[in-house]
Amino acid sequence: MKLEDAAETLAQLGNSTRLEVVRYLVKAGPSGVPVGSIQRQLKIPASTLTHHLKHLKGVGLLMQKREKTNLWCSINFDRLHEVSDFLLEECCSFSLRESDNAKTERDAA
Amino acid sequence: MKLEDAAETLAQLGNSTRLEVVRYLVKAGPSGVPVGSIQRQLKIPASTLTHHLKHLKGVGLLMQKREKTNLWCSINFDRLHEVSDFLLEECCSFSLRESDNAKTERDAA
DNA sequence: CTATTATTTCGATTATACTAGAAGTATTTA
DNA sequence: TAAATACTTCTAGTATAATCGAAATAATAG
Repeated sequence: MKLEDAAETLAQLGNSTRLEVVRYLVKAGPSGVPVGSIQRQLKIPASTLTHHLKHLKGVGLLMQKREKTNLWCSINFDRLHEVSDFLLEECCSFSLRESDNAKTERDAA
Repeated sequence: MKLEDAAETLAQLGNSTRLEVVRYLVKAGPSGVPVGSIQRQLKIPASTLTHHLKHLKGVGLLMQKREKTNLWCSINFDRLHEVSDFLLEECCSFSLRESDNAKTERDAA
């Protein structure tokens, strides 16, 4: 996953309303829930919700499929994994050794 | 970790410049690097960098300690773990069963 | 065709974020 | 004390985001 994409995805997760939606969709599991259910359960105004869903879809975190009048929303678990993996990789792999930095700084000074 | 805090932390990670800084600090390891090194290596204007470091510090992702004129920055690995753990928990625990939603929707209709 | 339900678009307000130059502070070295 | 280095604050322009009511569209049911 490219840094730019990770940043964009993290930015979309970095909003309380959207993160609540994501949490709700995760709980809902792979089959998902209709937009209206999210709206009623989380008490988010319809237009606001549409706005946020568009964002989540934009970074590939949300999948949608229409069934009659309902639009079912589900989380793209793979995508969510990719992002947390990105963070974990960042976390666990430090490669510049201390001595390198210390040396660089001493040289610069 | 509370949802609000996770959202705020994710939001701070959701900026390319800051995420680059975080990646750089992770690579640097626990001993960290001075502000100036980040600035020169990533070619970020000083004032812009200060601004972003303040954000990272604000959500506890960044730790700083002064040594002479240099301000050494290091990543709070625990915090970074907390966030990715939050996402992973979201990922792997779905509890509402499909039938529940389907039923709810049918009833509502 | 009409009414109903589900969701989106429009439009406007308000707030917050990103960026970076210039000037300032603080510490150290000569 | 003067000059240099390291970093921060100030300021300000520009951009992007969050919010939501009202009106519009879409699909189905009666």
